[in-house]
Amino acid sequence: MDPLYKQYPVHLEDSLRRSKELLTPVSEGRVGMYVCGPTVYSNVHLGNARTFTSFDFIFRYLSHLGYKVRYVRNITDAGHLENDADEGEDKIAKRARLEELEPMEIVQRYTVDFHNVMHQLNALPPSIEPTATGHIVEQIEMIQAIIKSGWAYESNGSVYFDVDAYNHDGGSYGELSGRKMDELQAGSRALDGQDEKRNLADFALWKKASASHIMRWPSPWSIGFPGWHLECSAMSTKYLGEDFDIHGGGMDLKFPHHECEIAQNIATNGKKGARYWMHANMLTLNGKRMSKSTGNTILPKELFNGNNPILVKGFNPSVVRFFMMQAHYSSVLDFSNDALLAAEKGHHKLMSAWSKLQVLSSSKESTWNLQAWLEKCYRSLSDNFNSPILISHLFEAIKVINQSENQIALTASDLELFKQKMDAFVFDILGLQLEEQGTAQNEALDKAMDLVITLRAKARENKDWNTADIIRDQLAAAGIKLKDGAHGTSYEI
RNA sequence: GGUUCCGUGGCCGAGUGGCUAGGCACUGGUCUGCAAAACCAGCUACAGCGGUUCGAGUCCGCUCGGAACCUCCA
Repeated sequence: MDPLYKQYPVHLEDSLRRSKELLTPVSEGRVGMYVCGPTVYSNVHLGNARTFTSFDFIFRYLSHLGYKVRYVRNITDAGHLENDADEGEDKIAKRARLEELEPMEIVQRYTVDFHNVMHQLNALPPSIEPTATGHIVEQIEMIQAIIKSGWAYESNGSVYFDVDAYNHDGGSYGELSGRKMDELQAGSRALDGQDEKRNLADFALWKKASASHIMRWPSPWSIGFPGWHLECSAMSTKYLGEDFDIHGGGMDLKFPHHECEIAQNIATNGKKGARYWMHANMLTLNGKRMSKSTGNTILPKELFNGNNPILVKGFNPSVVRFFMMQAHYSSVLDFSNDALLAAEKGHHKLMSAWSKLQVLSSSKESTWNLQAWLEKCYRSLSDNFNSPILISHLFEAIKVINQSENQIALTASDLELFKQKMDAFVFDILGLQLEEQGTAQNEALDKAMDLVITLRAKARENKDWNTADIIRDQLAAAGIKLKDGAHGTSYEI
């Protein structure tokens, strides 16, 4: 039996070629994927979380297909400057100064926060999660290799990548983002404090630390710290090789970050690094990109607990994930309370149908073409990871499940396969989770509710509508909703 | 100003030239003591103008509107 990836070969949108490409891994059956992780200088916001959720979904699908995936996602804990001018301060160091903490305390605090959030969103941990500070040696080695290539120069203890020289020698800095060098330089003329650079487009590989800079390491050029773009080149090469499969990240990193990565990789070993470059799109709030600096953000924590003025209530992390999965990873998605409310209902409908499926009984014949449905589901996923299309097919299945009692029948083996694949699509690939039944973790409450529901059922039997409605209304006022179904009453908080 | 991209029915959101995306809302129905919930059914749009084509939401051009990047952000 062929692995699933042979049955359903993946085509993915490659930002570099600007086309949909058939995924053909460097090594048959294995996929190396590198995703640019967060800079841990503050709480991750929901926009950050979307990118990592998108790649988690991609990781999950590739794994499901039978690929052995090595998924590397870094933590940037040094070198990310506030801006590119000479006096630019390292984000981590700045935060440490402001909060009067060790930089590593900042790093630790926000790394933990990041992990917590991603765990709540049910994102699987990557295979390797390397840090910039843990790879200073590798970065220094890479700088030496780039200097040797002739495309970097030292200036006052700092080292810069020489973009002009690189492009003059046939390099293609700008090809990923479609930028032309003369335009770039015209556009950035306004910046000052760039004395050390030969050209405005040049970017730092190593920065000499100023006296006040806390994070510093010795190097052949100065006591300093690595440039932000370098860590991803160094770590992707170290763990995935010079020629690996997928490089991912947020759309905002396309330029300059990924452009610089490609140039560094070429300068080091003549290869671009990844064969396919993928970009997850932005999550906007009020039609604008989420941004910490402008305050146009919402934290996942606030979304989960409802503690934000734009929200009427908190939302289950799985609902949030479902909301994200209903849009394609490469499209801008606009966040709103209404959109979340709609997603919550859809999510609930999906999970209810899943529960129904578990207790469905089989028939002698199938009157629904399960295979054709499976085919559609896989085709949508293998077509550039189209989660919204998959979800539309899931809703078709939901209709089937709901109609199963009188119109649609499935054989025992079909039913078994159906259940198995629903689990795969809903939980393993989309990464959704069942809603907790009310706060059913609380056994005492569950028992108390059973009692109340029984009493109300008695009242209803006796046609004591008054009592029954008082119970229902009072509970509703307390935030507990009763649902009368054909097989009794359940509750929801 | 440059680069990249988007503009789809009340809202969100897929659509790689020809066949109903889907969800939410809404309307009608089933169920129910009533309501809610649940389920079923209905609802048919592609910013504007022009062009290519037998045929365009889908390709080309222009206009209008919006976004991201070009300085830190996934």
